[in-house]
Amino acid sequence: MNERDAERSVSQTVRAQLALRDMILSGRLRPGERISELQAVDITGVSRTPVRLALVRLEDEGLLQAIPSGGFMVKAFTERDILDSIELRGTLEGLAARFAAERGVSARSLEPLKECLADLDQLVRQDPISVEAFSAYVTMNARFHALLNELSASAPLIREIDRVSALPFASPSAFVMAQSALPEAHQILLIGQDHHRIVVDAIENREGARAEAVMREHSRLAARNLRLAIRNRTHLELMPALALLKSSAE
Amino acid sequence: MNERDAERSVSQTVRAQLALRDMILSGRLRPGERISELQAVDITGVSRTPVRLALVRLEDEGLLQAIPSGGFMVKAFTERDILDSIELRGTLEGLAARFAAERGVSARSLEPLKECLADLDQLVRQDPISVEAFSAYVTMNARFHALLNELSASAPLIREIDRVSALPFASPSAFVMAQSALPEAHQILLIGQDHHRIVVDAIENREGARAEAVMREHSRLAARNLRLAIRNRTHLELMPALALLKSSAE
DNA sequence: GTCGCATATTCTGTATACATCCTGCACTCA
DNA sequence: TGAGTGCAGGATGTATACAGAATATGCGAC
Repeated sequence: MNERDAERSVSQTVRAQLALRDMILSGRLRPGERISELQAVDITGVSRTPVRLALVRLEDEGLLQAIPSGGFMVKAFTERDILDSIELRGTLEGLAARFAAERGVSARSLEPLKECLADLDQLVRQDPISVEAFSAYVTMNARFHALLNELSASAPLIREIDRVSALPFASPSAFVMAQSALPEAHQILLIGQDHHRIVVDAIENREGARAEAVMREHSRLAARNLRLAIRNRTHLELMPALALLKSSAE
Repeated sequence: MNERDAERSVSQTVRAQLALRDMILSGRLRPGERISELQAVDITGVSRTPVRLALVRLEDEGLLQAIPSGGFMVKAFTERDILDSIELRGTLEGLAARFAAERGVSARSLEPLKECLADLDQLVRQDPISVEAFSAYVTMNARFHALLNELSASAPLIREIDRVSALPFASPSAFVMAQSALPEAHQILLIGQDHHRIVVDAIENREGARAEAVMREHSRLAARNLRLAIRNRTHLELMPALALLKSSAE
């Protein structure tokens, strides 16, 4: 199947959603800017019906905000909003870890997580860490978090975590690439990996409070990276999510 | 403005959403049942375009589930899902209380909360408590929780709390009316009110951990009520949300 | 020069027609 | 008898036309 067929195979609604999301995250649509449906039609090349569906979905996703009189505008976030979203994710992931620990998980279901842990170990063991390794870390890290959340065996909780993590600046890997430009890069990765190890251990030993606490702290690494990167004003291009920052805070 | 005009003034989309939500919560549409757009058109009396929007919104709300091949079905929940949703709400409200406590709130912004607390005090002081008082408690309790969440001053957090509380069985007042049929009714209300008092005190004294812990525990009252009501199988009609329970768990 | 109002344009909300895809049933062949 | 296939019916995805509302613009009056 070539690319053209692949594009054909997804619905117009999804295609519009992807195109608009890309425009927003790349900063071509600025925070606070109104998006008219006709404009969205021009951008995406599909008709108003799927465009409207895509706009509603993006509102739900948190990237757009409904205007009372009708229509949508690109949502603007403060630095505080971003930090709160990260804390929020940490809290939810902490709850997931606690559920997993308190309710107990079978040795069998813990296996994929341990394999993932080992893969991450190999990646962070490199010194210095290549950009490719950073990129691989992002993928594997996302997998680790997903597996961990699933261990909670709680559909409502997983749903909310996915929702919060969908905000581009709140996902577990949002600022990992930004780290790669920092001198402390390797150390931060090692600390994060230690958190991973601890949470698995805590779940295995059914230490709910410990599992919860370490996941909360883990999310604060992202907050720390964000602050460092903003202070240094360097390599902002590694964090496309910051296109959503209110201009006053930039 | 009479009722007919009021109905006219809201959009067809909202009207369809309300009508369908009512059908779902009243149990006339059963969990697992597919809702076709044409069927929804018949129910609501509006055309397919707004019906489709309403279906998408109900999906985000969590009442419907998208079918991979297209269309929607009424979501079914297990008792565990409901308990987890309550714990989830408690965790988020706990985070809100902690934010309020740690960041500090002005005496002025704490006033409405204290007034609300006093109003609730008056209601629970009655013995025995009338059904009208229970109903007033539900309203005032919702107001208390809303005010409390606002004190977090965190838009992303408030957004998530509202979202989770939109599930009919996860809201702070979901099972208060069910309490009214229990012999322990009064005692449970008094305990809940004590939680309210403690959280306000903790916020005032900037005791973040205490504020968080008490809000978590507070949500467990709802879980306790739910379990009691289900065990007693009595007055299930006071909890319309249970129409969403998987039939196997009924 | 500025404020207010009227008009014109543009946008959203809604309805409906059409095409494509899925689903279920019956029939046929092994 | 069971499994697979083809067809019919219906459902969803999409495009577009139309009506009403909101907004912007320009003109006139103070």
